[in-house]
Amino acid sequence: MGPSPKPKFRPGQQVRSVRTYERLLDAAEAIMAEKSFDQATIAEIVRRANLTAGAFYARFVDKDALLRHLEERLENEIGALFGRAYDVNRWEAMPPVEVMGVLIGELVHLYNSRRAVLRALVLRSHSDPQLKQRLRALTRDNLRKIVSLVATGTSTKHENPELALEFCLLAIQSVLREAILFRETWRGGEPLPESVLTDELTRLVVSYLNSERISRSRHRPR
Amino acid sequence: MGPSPKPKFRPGQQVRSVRTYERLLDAAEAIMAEKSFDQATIAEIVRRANLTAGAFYARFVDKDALLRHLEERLENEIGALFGRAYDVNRWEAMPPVEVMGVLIGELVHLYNSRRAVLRALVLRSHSDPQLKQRLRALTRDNLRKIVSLVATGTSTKHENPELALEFCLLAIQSVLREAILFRETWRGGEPLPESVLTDELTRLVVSYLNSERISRSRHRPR
DNA sequence: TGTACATCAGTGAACGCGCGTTCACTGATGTAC
DNA sequence: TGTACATCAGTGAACGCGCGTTCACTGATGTAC
Repeated sequence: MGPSPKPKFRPGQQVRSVRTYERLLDAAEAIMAEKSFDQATIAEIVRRANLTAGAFYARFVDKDALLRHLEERLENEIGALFGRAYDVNRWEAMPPVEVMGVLIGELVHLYNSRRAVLRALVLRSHSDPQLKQRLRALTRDNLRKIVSLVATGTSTKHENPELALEFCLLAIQSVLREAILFRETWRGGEPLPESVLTDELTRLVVSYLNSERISRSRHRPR
Repeated sequence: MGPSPKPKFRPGQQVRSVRTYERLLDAAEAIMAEKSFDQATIAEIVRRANLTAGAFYARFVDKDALLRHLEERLENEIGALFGRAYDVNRWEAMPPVEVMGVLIGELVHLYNSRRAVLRALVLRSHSDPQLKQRLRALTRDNLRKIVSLVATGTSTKHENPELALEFCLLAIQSVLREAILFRETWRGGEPLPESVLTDELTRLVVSYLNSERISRSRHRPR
């Protein structure tokens, strides 16, 4: 490679294009608060962003790229959240059960605030193993380290701690997805408040980890 | 109305058409074991059933009708299942915790055996409130009566039994959906066996119902 | 039992709608001198 | 500061693919006598 033809930095032009890039992401996310990713058409997205189809394809190679970029944007935020969670200083002198409560509370908040993108990613992940893997890394593996930290602190009574831990993560993720992402609620009524969800979910997990083995009796159903 | 022009019953012809009707349902369900309802095209369905597009539309007004008929077929089976569950004789002399275990086991089995249709219905329900309502009636409301029966038997320690009960149903449904319908599994590995899922889910619910209130300490996170 | 007729069941090519994607073009923003 | 030029950003009509749906037609199954 010879001397490259001076890749000058031209801030003015860059700024404009970056703005439209973000406008497109925002428009898509806004629409996806009420529709699925598939239902959010390019036409509607660009209309909402006051742009045209061509502008979209100047920023994204195709529609799928849009979702990937939304994913990327989300990853950064979540990274920051868990970064804070890892800070050991934050937890010293706090009972493990309480740590769990705070962490779950933060998760509940995260799911609520980024509901649209998370839901789209979860749905897409059902037919995209790679994404499924990335989603796992994003939430469960991070959560894992923390919950395990808490679990050891409370001296779990479950006879198979490794299994119990995994099942906890499954339960937490499942309830968060159903209750928040897919608005599965109280007997068809109002969505349940963040605080209630946080408290009950914490209680669910903590009581499970500390539970004795269920005594299998000799009874059999007829 | 005069004497109606004798609506004769012609069994031969009926039989043929009913068979193709069922072949279409079966073909669709088989394909939906691996693809979503949307991804299962009419072309693929009729090909699998050794039929043609026209035959499909002789049986169903449109593609949506197919899903409704699959739903109906499923409803009948589930009705039978819960019918058995309501039989009080089946449970006498069995400890409530055990009853819960057996019931959850049956649910796990149901979800596994009718995975394709259930998943399609759940996904569709996210954009169809009516269906969401019907799904609730199908699983949760039925389950509710049973769990509440069990719950009263074990004298729940939760200070708000009504809330606890609802949250249990949410948790059960959430884990079943994620673990079975959407194959959310162990650290990216194999799907977890029915027996493990049944046992841990039972334990999760029972320990939660019997848990003491979590003591909120004075600690606050920094 | 055989023939004429009516109705039901199924065929498959063709249609058309929605939506993602392209591309020739216009306008905007910067650089060179 | 002004003019010529190059590149970047955005326009919007047109294209085309996939897939649900239709329809004129053929074949199958039953009824009438």
